[in-house]
Amino acid sequence: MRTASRPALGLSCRSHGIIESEHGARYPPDPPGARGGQRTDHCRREASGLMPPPLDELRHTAAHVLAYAAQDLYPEAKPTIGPAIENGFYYDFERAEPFTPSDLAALERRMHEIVAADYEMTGEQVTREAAVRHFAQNPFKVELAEAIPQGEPITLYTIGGFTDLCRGGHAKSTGAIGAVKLMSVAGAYWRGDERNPMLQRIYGTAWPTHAELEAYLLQLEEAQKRDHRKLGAELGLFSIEEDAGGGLVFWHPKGAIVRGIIENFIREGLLARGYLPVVTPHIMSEKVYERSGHLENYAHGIFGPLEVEGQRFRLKPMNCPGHILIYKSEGRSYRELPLRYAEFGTVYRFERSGTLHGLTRVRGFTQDDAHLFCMPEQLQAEFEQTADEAIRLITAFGFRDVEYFVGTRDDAVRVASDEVGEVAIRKALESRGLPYDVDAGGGAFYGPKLDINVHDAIGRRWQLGTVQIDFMLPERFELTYRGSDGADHRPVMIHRALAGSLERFFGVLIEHYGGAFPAWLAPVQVVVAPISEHQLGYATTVRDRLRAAGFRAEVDEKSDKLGYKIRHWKTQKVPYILVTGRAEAEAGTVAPNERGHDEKRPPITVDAFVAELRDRITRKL
RNA sequence: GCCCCUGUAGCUCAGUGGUAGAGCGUGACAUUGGUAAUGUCAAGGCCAUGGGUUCAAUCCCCAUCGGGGGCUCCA
Repeated sequence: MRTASRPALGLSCRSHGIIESEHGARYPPDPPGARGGQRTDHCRREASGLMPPPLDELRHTAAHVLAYAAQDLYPEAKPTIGPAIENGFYYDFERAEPFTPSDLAALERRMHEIVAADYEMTGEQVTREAAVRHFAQNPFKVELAEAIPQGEPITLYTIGGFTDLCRGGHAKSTGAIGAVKLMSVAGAYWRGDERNPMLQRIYGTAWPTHAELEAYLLQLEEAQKRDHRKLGAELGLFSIEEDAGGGLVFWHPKGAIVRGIIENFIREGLLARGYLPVVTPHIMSEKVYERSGHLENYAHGIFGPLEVEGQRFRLKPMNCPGHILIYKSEGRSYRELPLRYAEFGTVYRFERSGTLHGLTRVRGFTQDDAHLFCMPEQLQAEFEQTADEAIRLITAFGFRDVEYFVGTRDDAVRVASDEVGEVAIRKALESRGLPYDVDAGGGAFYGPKLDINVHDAIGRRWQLGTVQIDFMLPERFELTYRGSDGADHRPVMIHRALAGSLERFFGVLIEHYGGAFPAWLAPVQVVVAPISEHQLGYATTVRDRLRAAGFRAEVDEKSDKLGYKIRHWKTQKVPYILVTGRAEAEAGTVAPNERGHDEKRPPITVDAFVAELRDRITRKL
C-alpha cells in the first residue's frame, strides 16, 4: 500500500471542504488550467519507485535559468527557492520593488539568451560553512543551508555566472530547455507561512520543444473556455452579486432547473435506500456548536454570533448538530436503527475574501447531506451502501475516472475507534475492488473519512463527496439507543455528502460538460424555431406537446432568420433545435437540428421526436 | 487576510488632463426567411466609490469596494 500524503497529481482543485472545510486548504489550489500553480508529488513518485521524468529536471533547470536572469537584471532580488511543479516551475524572490509584466518580458528575453548559450550545469559538494559563506548576502539561502540535516551532502550548482544552493536533479545544460515562457507573478509567503515575509513568485512553464509549449498554451485556452464563471454568465446559469457580497450564489432560472434535476436524482437514491428527509434551522443557538466541538475545532470557519435577547446564535456551518438534535428528541430503540436523516442543508462558512472562487469556493452552499445513526455492527453495511450510492451518482453525471482517498486521523488524536472506522472504509473499498490512497492525518476532527475525487472531461481533478465515520459526536451529545438487552448503547454516526456542495458540484459539471449539458440535464432541452412568423402558431403547438410530454421546450418567437436562430441556440448549447417551416407545419413534422451535429436531418413526426428525446433522457445522454 | 494585476454601456473592449466611442446584446420599424450573424434607426454610461493634485480629472496620486491570478511540501 503506497502512501500519498495527499492528492496532488494533475490539476487538482480547491475543495470546499465538504464537511471539513479546514481540510480544504490542504489541497493544492487549482488554477483550473490557468496559471500553473500545480505541484509535482515527490512523495508519491518516490514511494512508487519511479524515476522523476526528465521534464521535472528540465523545469528545475529552467528555474535556475530564471534566477540567473534575475541576478543579471535585478541583482538586488534575492533568490529563495525554485522548484519544478506540474506543468512548469516557479522561483520565489525577495525584492522590495514588485516585478511588473515588462520585467517578466525582460527576464524572459534574458532567459532565452541563457538557454541559447547552453551553459553546462555543474555541481560541487561543499561544507555547510562554505555554503553559508557563499550566500552570506542572502538570509533565505543561509536558512536553507543551515536547515539541511547533518550528514546529507550540501551541493552548489552553477550555470554560467550563477551558482545556486540546490539538491540537484537537472538537465545537463541550459540548452535542453526547448521552450520556456514566464506566466505570471504572484505573492507567496516564505515557506508558505503567512507569518513570514511575502515573497514574489514568478511562475513559468518549460518544455522540450516549442510545439509542446504551444500545445500546453492551447490546453490552457481550452480550460478557459470551460470556466464555469464565464459559462455561468453566458448561459444564464448563476451570478454572484457585488451588492450581496462575495461567495454568495444567485441561481438564475436555468441554473436552478439544473439544480432541481440534480436534487431529484439524489432524492430518488435516498428514498430507495431508506433515508428519511429532515429540515433543520439555518441559525441555532451557539451552544449547539459548543457542544459539537465545531466552535472549538472550526471557529475560523463560522460566522460571528448574532445576539438576540441575550442569546448568541450562529449561522449553521454544518448540518450534523441539527440532525443529532432530531435523533435526541426522543428515546431510540435498536429496532429503529439505522436511522438515516437526509437534508439539502444550506450552510454558511467564512472563507477569506482572497480565496473565493466562482462556485467552487463560496461562503454559502447547500450540501446533499445525510447523517446515519447505526449500531456498531451495522457500520460496515451502512458504509458500503453509501459508497455504492456515491458511485451511482458519479457515474450518472458522466465522470469516468474516480480516485478514493482514505483520510486517517493524526496519531496524536487517534483513538481505538478510529481504527475500527478505517478498517470499515478499507474493507468497503477493497470488497468493491476500488483502489485508494491513504491521506495520513487527513481525517475529520472526529474520525476517519473517505474522500471521492473525480477527473473531468479534460483531466482535471475535483474533490466532490466525502463519507466520514464518527464515534465522537454521539459521545459529545450522549446519544443512546435502547438495545435488545435492555441497556442503553451508543450509536455510531456516518456523515456523508456525495455531491458535496451543490454549488461546487454544479461548477464542476459546467466545466466537465463545457456548458453543453446532456439532454437530461439541459435547462432548455428543445427550442422550436419557426422559419417565419407564419409558423408561429404551429411552433407553439409543437412546444406545448413537448411540454405535455414532460420536456423543457421553448419557442423562438423572434423575427430573426433561421441561420441566426440556429447560431444563437447553438451557442446557448441547447441539445435540440426543431426547425418548423411551411413544409413541417403542413405535414405535422419537425426538422431536428442536434447539438454537435452539423448535418441536416430530415423532418420527423413530433411523436417520433418525443420518443427519441425520451429515450435519450432515459439513457442520460 | 496578504502580494501582484485590474475596474469605461447588459457583455467584450477602444479612448483622451478640456465631462466619451465601437462591436455584440436590447427596443422599434422594414423584411417573412430553409440550418452558425438581414437591414435601418433608437435607447443605453456620475467612465466602481470617496478623497487629493490641477484653472480643469474618466485619465495623475491615495484610500475603499469589486473582479482576476496566486499564497508549505524543500536548498
